[in-house]
Amino acid sequence: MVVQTRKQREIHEREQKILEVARAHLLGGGYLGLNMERIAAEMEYSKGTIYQHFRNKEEILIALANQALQLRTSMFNRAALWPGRSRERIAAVGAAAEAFVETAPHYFLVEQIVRASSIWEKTSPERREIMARCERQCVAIVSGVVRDAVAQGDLDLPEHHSPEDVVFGLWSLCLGAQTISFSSDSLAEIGIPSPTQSLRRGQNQMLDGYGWRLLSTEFDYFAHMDRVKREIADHVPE
Amino acid sequence: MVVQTRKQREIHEREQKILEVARAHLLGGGYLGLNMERIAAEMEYSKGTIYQHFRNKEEILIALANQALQLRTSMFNRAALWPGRSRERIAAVGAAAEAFVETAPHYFLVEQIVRASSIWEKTSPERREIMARCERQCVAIVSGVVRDAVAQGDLDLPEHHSPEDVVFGLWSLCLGAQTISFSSDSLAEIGIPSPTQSLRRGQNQMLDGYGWRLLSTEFDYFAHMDRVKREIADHVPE
DNA sequence: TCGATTTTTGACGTACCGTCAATAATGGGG
DNA sequence: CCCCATTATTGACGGTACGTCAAAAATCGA
Repeated sequence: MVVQTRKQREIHEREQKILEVARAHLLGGGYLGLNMERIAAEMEYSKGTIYQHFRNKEEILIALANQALQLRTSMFNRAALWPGRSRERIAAVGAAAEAFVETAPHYFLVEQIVRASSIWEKTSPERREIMARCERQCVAIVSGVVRDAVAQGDLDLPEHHSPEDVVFGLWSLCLGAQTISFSSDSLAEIGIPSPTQSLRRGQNQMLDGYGWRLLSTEFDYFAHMDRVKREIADHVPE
Repeated sequence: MVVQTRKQREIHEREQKILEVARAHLLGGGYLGLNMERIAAEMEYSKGTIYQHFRNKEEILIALANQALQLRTSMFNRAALWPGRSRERIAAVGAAAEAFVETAPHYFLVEQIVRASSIWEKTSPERREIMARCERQCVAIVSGVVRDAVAQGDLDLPEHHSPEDVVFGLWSLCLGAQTISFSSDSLAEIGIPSPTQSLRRGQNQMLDGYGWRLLSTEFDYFAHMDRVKREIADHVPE
């Protein structure tokens, strides 16, 4: 089954090409800019052929999301395995999250469209399952690092706090910050010249609040994250 | 100009009614569930009349967003004036943010649609300006509390941190947490039984990280926020 | 009551989605 | 090399929704 016929390869290739074109259109004109007719035209195929690959427009969106989420999962995995103390590893995951939005900026659009349009019922369960699994995996990766930190004595969780609370906090912070910076074009005017830096400071502050050693006053996590980010971005598949 | 003719009042009333119907449809079926024809039918008017009020569908979305944002601004204002020490006031704003999502859950849909669809160019500059102003006001309210905290000696900002960094951190955390809890229906499965509680813990932790007095170990902010939330929700206009 | 003005209507033009019968390409066997 | 069964591709078509606008209806003042 590993060996594919020429035909199968061609089909797969064309599918990738469709997603590539769709991604460009999406970035250009948002959801309204995504149009089956136009994709077909740009591919120099007819609409019908596109529909051989994706049952409908929503499937294309989900497929784009899945591509991106698989990339994110692999980036997170790589980051979580970073050698060093637990807090360096969690910072590495933060750096991976930064690298991810830069590599796959379209993912934000897709995520928001998916969230807002209630398009789920039009899509196939298989693709939905892939998405859910990626999400769970990413959460598991991060909470693994948190558990390691507790086990290694770097982090003492306050009573009534679970490792998942920490994950949820970091996840929220990242998602919120990236959402804001992605879609608000006047942040500089309201005093946020560099959202990425501000996000890093917020993360550091929150983890310092938990007392996760080494504190940001004892270690230069900014330099660390810059290094990790470079490394991770360099090893992006394909 | 304060006195309006009967006609003017009727028009305004109908406009509100349109928005009310649109809100219901939106909550029911997302962006795809919003349909000018159906709104008209439910209003027992024809499409053309709806178009007298809103130049296009996007204007309805922006109008809904503006309604919600004005509500949020007033709730934030009320919260920021809460008597007590600065950290109680910032916690009160957090409570207001909680109350807001419960009062205006549709706002999240609208915000995501607006962010993802690049519908800006189809909407009137006036409505866009209202939105931008609300956003700026909310940021200003929160950063006012932060500045007060610094002035009153409750908060010592680390070097290179601006009050806006704190605002950005809280804003991100709230937006992210609310986005996740609004649109992910399996949070319990991954260990987050109560996102609202987790968000509060995250906020406390971050502010503790900044050393904003009184620390969450010295004051029961949960009870405080419950109280504020009840109070604020009770005074929602209309 | 009448005519001028405003409001409302819904048929129409346009755009896009997704389908499917018709057409073209492919490729294995004679 | 040709033939035909199978597979791939096409684009016309039906359906839905947006936004427009000329015509019809309602309103209002004289």
